[in-house]
Amino acid sequence: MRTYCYRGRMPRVVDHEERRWEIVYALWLVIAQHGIEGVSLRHVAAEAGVSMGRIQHYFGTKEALVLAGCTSLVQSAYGGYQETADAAPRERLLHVVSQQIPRDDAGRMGVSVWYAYVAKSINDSAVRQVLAEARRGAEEECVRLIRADRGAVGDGDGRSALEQARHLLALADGLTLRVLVGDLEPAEAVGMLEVEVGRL
Amino acid sequence: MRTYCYRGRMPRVVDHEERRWEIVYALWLVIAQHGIEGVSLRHVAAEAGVSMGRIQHYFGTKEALVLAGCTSLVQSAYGGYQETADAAPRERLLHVVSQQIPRDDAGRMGVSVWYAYVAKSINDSAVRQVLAEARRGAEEECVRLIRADRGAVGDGDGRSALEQARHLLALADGLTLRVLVGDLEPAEAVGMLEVEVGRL
DNA sequence: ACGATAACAATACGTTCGCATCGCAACCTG
DNA sequence: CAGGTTGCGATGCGAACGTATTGTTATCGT
Repeated sequence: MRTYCYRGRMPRVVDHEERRWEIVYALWLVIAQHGIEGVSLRHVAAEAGVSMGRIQHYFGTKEALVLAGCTSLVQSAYGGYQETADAAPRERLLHVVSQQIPRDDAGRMGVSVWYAYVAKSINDSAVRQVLAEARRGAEEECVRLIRADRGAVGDGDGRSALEQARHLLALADGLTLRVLVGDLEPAEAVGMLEVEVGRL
Repeated sequence: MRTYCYRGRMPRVVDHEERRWEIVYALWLVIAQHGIEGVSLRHVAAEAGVSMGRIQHYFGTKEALVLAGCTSLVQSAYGGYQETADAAPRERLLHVVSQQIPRDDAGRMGVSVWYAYVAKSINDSAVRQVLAEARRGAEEECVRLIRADRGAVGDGDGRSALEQARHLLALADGLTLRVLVGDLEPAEAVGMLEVEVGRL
């Protein structure tokens, strides 16, 4: 049984989280299909099958909506990583660096949206902060996983764990781009990452 | 002395190429400062210090202007590469992969615009074609340079020249992104690329 | 039953957009 | 100088935009 802070009067109750998520998902679809320049409250509302008023009610302004879409994207990626908690370090590492390679349409959409935000981050400091924090987190996690793997198997090839982590992540980013543009097959990209992880 | 195709009548003569380039440069500035969503004929016209009518006269439509900005960007990069024609293969290779790392404000602008187009290429097939062709050209050139370098020094480390080229280019893309977002120093990125090129 | 309030939907408003059009000035040829 | 042509600035239009505001409905303590 939930308790409400305001005593006495209780208004209509809905699942706010669910509502927000529906809107954010529609936002992602619009970004993936028409790019960030194609985002408008009307478009998103139509895609979600809701009214503009609802979006305004939950996010206030368009800028806030777009930013919320960014943080949601980061968190959903992090959620996917946490599901690998009971795997070996090397497996988890491979997941971190190859998770973003688009394998199906859903993954394709995710990466499209991701790169839309990357481009936006150049001129939008709020988005930039979110992405920078996510990247820092991924790098630190990679360093941890590489160290854990070294402890289990042996030491590295002379480079520091940080250098190796940066190398892997940068390579993954570049390969993702290639797959996204369409002149590299997902399997090839994943294969190259497997080789690189295997070399540790 | 120039000759004109239409005989008899000669209209007012201006340097079309120069005019087009002024407008394209202003377009780049707008993209770098406000992103591609911030591009409008009025904005670009104001940045270039010309009228909207002029832009329409030279490019017709906004979409054509944006696409022209993309091809110009590719060609300017290619022009920069051609200036290294009389350098050693290894030097040229390093130039190809590290040229895009932003070192100063001008480079920063170039890369910002580049990534804006990359994001746009996801939903714009015309831009995608231009970028895909550029990337294919870069890859082929890298393969050539790697083979030339092998011929001069010895053979590779077991991977094919194509694999090595892809690895280098993907790594460069990823590192560029990191520098652009701001959590990696240009010198560090270039250093990593030098190490990687040196390993060939 | 009632009144207060959250959760919206609907609408209205002012701005900005891309683009079409018009008109004039610059320019060359005859 | 007359006539024709290009270059392009100025203006206007309809559509689409983000946001503020207003109106309606559902819900629950009293």
